[in-house]
Amino acid sequence: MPLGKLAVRLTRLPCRVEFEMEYKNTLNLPQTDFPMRAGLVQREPERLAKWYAEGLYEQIQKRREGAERFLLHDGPPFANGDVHIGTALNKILKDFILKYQSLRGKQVPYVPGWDCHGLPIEFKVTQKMRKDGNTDATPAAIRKACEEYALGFIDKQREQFKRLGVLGEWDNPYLTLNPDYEAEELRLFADLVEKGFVYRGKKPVYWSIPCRTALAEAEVEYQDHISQSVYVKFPIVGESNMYLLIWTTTPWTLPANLAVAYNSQFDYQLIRVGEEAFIVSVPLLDIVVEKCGWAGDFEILRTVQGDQMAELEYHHPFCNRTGKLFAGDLFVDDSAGTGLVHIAPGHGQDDYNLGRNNGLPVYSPVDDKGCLARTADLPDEQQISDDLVGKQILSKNGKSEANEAVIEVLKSDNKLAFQESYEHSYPHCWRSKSPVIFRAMDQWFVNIDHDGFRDKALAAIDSVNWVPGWGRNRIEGAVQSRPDWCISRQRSWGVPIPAFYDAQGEPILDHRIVRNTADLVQQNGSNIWFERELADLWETVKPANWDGPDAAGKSTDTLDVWIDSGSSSRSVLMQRIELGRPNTEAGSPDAWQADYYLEGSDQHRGWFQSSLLLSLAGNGIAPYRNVLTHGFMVDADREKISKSKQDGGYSKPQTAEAYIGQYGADIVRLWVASQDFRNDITVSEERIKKVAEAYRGIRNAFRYQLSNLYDFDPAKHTVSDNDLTGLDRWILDCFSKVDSDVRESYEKCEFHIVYQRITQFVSVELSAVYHDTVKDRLYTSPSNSIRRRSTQTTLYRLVQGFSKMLSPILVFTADEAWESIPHLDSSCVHLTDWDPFEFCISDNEASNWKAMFAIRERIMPVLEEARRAKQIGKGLEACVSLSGVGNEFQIAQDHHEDLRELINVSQLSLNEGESDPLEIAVSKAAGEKCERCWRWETSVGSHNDHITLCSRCVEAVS
RNA sequence: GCUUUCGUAGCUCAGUUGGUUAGAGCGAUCGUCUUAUGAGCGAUAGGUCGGGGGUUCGAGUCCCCCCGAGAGUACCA
Repeated sequence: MPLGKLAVRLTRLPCRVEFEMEYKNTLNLPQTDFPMRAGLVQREPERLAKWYAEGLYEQIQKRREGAERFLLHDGPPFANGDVHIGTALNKILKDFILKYQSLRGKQVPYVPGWDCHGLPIEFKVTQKMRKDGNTDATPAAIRKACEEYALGFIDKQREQFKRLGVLGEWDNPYLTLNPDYEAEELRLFADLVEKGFVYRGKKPVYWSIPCRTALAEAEVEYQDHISQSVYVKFPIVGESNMYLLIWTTTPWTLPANLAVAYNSQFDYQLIRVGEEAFIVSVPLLDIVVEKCGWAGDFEILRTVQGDQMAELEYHHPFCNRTGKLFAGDLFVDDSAGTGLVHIAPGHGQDDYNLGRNNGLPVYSPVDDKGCLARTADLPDEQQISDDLVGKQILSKNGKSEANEAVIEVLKSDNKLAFQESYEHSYPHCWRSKSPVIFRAMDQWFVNIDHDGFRDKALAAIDSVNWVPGWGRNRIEGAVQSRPDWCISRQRSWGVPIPAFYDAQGEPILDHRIVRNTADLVQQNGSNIWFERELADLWETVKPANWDGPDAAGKSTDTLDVWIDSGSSSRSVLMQRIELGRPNTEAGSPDAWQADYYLEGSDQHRGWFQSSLLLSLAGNGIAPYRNVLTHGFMVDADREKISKSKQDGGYSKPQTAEAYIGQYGADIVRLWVASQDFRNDITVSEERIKKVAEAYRGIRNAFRYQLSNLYDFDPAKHTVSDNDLTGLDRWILDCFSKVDSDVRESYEKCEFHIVYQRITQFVSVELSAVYHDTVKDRLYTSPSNSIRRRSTQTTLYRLVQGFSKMLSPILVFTADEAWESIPHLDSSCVHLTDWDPFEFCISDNEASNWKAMFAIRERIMPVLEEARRAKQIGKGLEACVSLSGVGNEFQIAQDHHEDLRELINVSQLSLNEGESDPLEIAVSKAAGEKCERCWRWETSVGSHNDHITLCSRCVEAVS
């Protein structure tokens, strides 16, 4: 270092700090109020309050008046309990779609709904009533309490849903308990009655003993259950000590036994064991013999062909009657048991079918309480003896009174050949979680095969777009195999079935009566049915020219809740004008059919199906065009939890509130977006934390962009596309590709792709390349230089596009960012239009950048090497030398300054040489570090007024 | 039991009609900067594509079997 310069610097040393500060003030350092820390938990509610004060949802609707409508119909959650995290997932996914479609220009109304009737609520309410000693409440009183209960939870859930950032008609939702809703539901029911779908029949249905009601398929869930498996001796008529050996896992159904089924394709054998002889199927002989302990102690007497079995008759093991054998090839198999199947037509579907085909009565000697009883179906003397009457079927502490009693009777008469515990999955009541029983009783049914309805339903399924595709198989399978729909419930909290009974006890169900009742309900609510006296009610709803029998009693049954929610297309979509499509033919499917239904995959047997069947029966068409399905919330370490439960255990929070309260809605929303919802969604601390980190990345990008726009006024400073610097043009081109990719993913509802695309763009192209590179010109170039304004023009466009594309997901943060963008017309990102982001560079320009990035790729490791060797620290201390020939060298030469900037070094020297590919060398940069811009320049020290600055900075500060 | 979906780095996802040595981001680790600083930049490690067969010149991709997870469902007599 020349002595002179050193002297100068030394003399200035005491003042150096002062000068640095001074020069620092000449930089255009970033400024913004947009905080790095989000404080979502605290600040989201503030923004929410503002939105509702300003009526944001209404403003959004107003802006889109006359636009094409996009209709997503909300599936109603139960008005019971806090919002579960899975329910929140569902609402958030819906909101992604709603916000996206709205932003893209459609009018997107959203009417949330609640399912208000049904067992879940009545169960809770009556439970509380019992606790309070109120055991004989009238149906009307129970209903009042249920309504209060439901409305209370609707208020609670409404706030929890709003907190998620979901916008909609929260003040005017649809409730299945609204009189208008109930009335339309009854009118739909009247259509079904008129068209001949509804009949009363006696057949086995699921029966919940604790809930004392019939259940639908969608109301049972499978759980493991231990049953008593018994092998029973049925004495053969006309023989002594000769028995059929039958197997059952439900001994309590033996009193209902009316027949035995065999498989005509099997061979059976008569075997002798001591003084007794048994008929057992050949394929199962070995197992039976072993279980009964007869091994080595029996002899085969003869073989009986299956088709000879029909000639046999047997004595019921403990009732005074006989039964016959029938072929049941469809269901008698050789996988377990004895090959001889005990048949109780009142307690099983196959049994029922076999009984009906052979003229057996539907005998179900069980009362509503779940106790064994005598019925009018058989003469008293043929039924169970007194010691069995009143025995409870439902097991307590693993023991069923009825099973025990039956087994005891069998034992005492030496009719029990073998007994063991048998673990299998068994249907349970979804409310009481106790095993259901099959029990035949009089119920109302919808005939699924009426007038080819099942085939029509299958055809309708085919006309709908199911996403993911396997949803089609699911619902097809469900519809194909479903039995008739049992729609009556012996409960109070529901829409009444407007049926009467005549003096003989015969039911009266007439579509005119149903419609009259609907009108009555519309005016008074459905409580009227329970409150009014029979005579009064009958006079009110009886058709004018009624010539049938008069009513002697009214039905107290209510409709299955799946009829409630399933008729929402009729009660909501076809009624609400804001949910219709104007300019379409009134009443045509186009006028009301929903674009989307979106629910969890369990709804294939639930709401998707009930909605389809009811809409099809009533309106002749499916209620939806697209059906989206999401998986369930699963616990990532479910196994770990159950394991750790053994040592103390802990439980994961289940409510949405727990997560929102800890992370804020935007993080939860981003987490929902981050995973492919068509599979199950993993809830784990680790996962949410990762998402929170990604959020910080996005937020920082916002902050960087916003903080460099503080002095930018687009009206004055915008640089035209052609005058933008190459790097600006490059990032805008990148962004337009991101924009179109993201739009495509939103269209396909692939939000996890949106997430991946955006977060990866943020960390690679934006943060590591563009933001990092452009820092120098933003900070050090003269504030009004075209170079700086070019980049600000670019940032200004990026930040707007970025806010928009994120706004369906990060509803709060995107709006917060939007507010910080200077000079905008619109005050809220949700009140903007997302038009495609148009920017395209030529192929030539693109390929130049591609080449420069390729060169950069190769320079990086060399720089890193120099850094490791302590030759340089930051990149600006380096001089990179490239030498070579050819196209690559030519591009480097043509874009010398762009390339230097891109690799973020102070100097880039290019030397024509022989080497191809380029030869790369790194050395310490020449000159000295400029105090202002930190670049190493040979011009530093040559300006007397600013001895520590480079030429560019001298110019910038003067 | 039957039907069905799923199984790619620690995490979340890509992986086109089968086609080089299976990719990305994040995280982790190490380094670097101190003009985005509870930030930024760089580098490194990480996979027998659940396992095993088969078809093929070639399989993460197609076929079969098995294992594991989820869901649906049954008449388990």
